[in-house]
Amino acid sequence: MDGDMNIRSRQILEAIIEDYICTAEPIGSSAIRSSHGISLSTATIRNVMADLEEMGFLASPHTSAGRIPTDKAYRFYVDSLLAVKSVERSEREEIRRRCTVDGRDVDGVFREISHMLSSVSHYMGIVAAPRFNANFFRQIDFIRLGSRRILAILISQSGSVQNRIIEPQEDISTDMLVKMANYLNALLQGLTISEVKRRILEEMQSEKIRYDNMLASALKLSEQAFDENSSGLFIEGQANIFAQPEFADAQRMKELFRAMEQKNQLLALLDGCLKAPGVNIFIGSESHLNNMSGMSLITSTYISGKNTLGVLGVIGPTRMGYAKVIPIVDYTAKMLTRILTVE
Amino acid sequence: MDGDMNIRSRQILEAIIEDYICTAEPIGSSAIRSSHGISLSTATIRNVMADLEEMGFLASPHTSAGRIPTDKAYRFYVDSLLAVKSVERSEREEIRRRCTVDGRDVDGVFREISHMLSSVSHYMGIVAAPRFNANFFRQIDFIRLGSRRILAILISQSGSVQNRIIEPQEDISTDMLVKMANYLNALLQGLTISEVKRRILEEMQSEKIRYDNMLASALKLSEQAFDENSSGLFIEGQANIFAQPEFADAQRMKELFRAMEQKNQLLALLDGCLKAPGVNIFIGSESHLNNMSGMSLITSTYISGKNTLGVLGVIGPTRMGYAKVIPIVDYTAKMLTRILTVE
DNA sequence: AATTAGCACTCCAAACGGCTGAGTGCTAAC
DNA sequence: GTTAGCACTCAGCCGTTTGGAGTGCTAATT
Repeated sequence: MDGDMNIRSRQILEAIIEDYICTAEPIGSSAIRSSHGISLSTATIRNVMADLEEMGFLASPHTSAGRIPTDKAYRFYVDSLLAVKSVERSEREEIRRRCTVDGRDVDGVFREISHMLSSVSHYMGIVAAPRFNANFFRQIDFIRLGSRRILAILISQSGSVQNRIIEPQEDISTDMLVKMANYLNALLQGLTISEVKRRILEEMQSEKIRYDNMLASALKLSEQAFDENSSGLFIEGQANIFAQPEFADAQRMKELFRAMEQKNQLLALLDGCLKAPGVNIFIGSESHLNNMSGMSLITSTYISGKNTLGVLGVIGPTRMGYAKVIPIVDYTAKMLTRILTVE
Repeated sequence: MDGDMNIRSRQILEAIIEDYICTAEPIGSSAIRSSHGISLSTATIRNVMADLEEMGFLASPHTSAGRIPTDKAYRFYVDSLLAVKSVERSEREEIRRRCTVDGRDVDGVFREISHMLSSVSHYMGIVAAPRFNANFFRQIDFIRLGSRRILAILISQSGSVQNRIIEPQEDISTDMLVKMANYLNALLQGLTISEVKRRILEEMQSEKIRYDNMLASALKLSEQAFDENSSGLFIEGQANIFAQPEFADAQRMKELFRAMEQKNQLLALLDGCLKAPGVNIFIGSESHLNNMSGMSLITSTYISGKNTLGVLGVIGPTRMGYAKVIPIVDYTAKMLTRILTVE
């Protein structure tokens, strides 16, 4: 807590963290001296380590094991010690190569990038697709699938496509559907999706609607169509995480998978990142997610023009190669920003 | 092999399989006598077990353990011994409740059913969405996203929506795109998607096209748009499988997850099921999938009108509650058939 | 001839105990 | 302030023991 973090303490803390990131095993006083060029006796190092433990940066699994870094240590590390590397040439090429859109479908772009993040980082990749809500309305279409079943297709300015199956109370003819779509397309042009929702509600209140059956059902249909429901969260490379020694035990693994199934919680966290542009790092409990102790999350935002569209990142153990992964996430976000910005 | 499967042998084999399905532990001769009302001495049972082992129905992990059923035993069990239960009332209600389409998107329907299959069966749920290819063409739309980026939206008769981002060589105006779409919609009406592809190629050969730039680019665009790429395979409930004792060990788990990432192989297998309507069961190595030893797959086909649209099912350990899961899969397939059949 | 009781045998799994070595904290010397 | 020295701790490994579950074989029984 106090300013007693002299240079030597820092050096030693850094050495412990970096060794631990490599080996995943508790680090002892002698390991430090041999690996990094620190010319102090093991006794002195032990003294420093005891101080660091008291300050909450280190913990020991049991008396005769070495020390392992705490979340607080990682936090200090990324804030003060970390020298971020630049992305390696080969990785940069892979990222560039796999960040393409031609011939893919919209979801496919995000899924592929999530996949790529996982294989380049060797952890899990995560991409939150743009919130449909934050987008501008472009077009709505209705297609009659059956006597009382309609497919609504919604397209946003940025090209996200959503569809909804709607089962109205009574049958609506194809002609009528076309008219409805025309009416709505005119009405909603240029609004954001959240404005669209408000507008639909306003319009439904209005007097003239009450006397026009067609308009009323059009609005009702569209109201259902704009009901948000799909998550748009792509998590890939879960099998990667098996390679990490901390998950050799099946219990931990199970917890982690349960956590990944709670997509809503994750999504809420990522939504929070939208307001903080650039790279964000959540270490261990900082994410306030259940079953995510021992895991860290590195995110960055991607942008199109002036709009922050979404968030992507990497999930791995707190013992993560921050120096390598941070620039990967950063670079990928920039690439995605670039391919989403046309003209 | 030979017909030496008298009633007693069958009874004992059945007892072993059913006990093993419950406990996941090798079954000894005494366990059989106590559990099922078989009034024979353990010695006699041991003799029968030795015969069954010789015939390839049982295996013993080591001399002083009990016996476990082989794949062949499970196969015999489902073919000859199994008394399929009916679906429990509460389960039937859950299936019914979660098989709805109103308000969902098309993928959402299949994803939800996959999820439901996993939570009702306690294994993994799997749903292959209808192959776009096997569908009838309904409509194509082009939307200009940017100077050299177009969003193509394809809709099939059954309501599947696909989209593709296409980056053509040169810019195409919005007006032009509308014309192209009109031309293609007229040209391709009433064809299946696979016929569509052939038709596009034929048309591109034709003389008149060579002199009409617009038509030529329209065809080129649509050719790209109909390039199949999305898998449409929904696997849910992977965390469920952790509860199974055979996956307590992380190594097995890892293999299984690698297998699940090979979606193409799975998809090929499911495609094969399209030709065999109704319930299909693959036990252990019968699926011929890598890393799927020890796993079984129960599938059924779902239908709309006369067309077999797709396949759904449950993946679990070979030691699976077949008597319970088979009717669940069957019932779910029928429910999905029902909700896909409108009018 | 089929069934069963009896028995010797096998082998895994859990428990036990001793040993080792890595690592620590403390104290006294430098 | 730093370091050498030392006693102490404790997880992990290894070899041994023990117990029990289960088998296969043989001889007695029905």
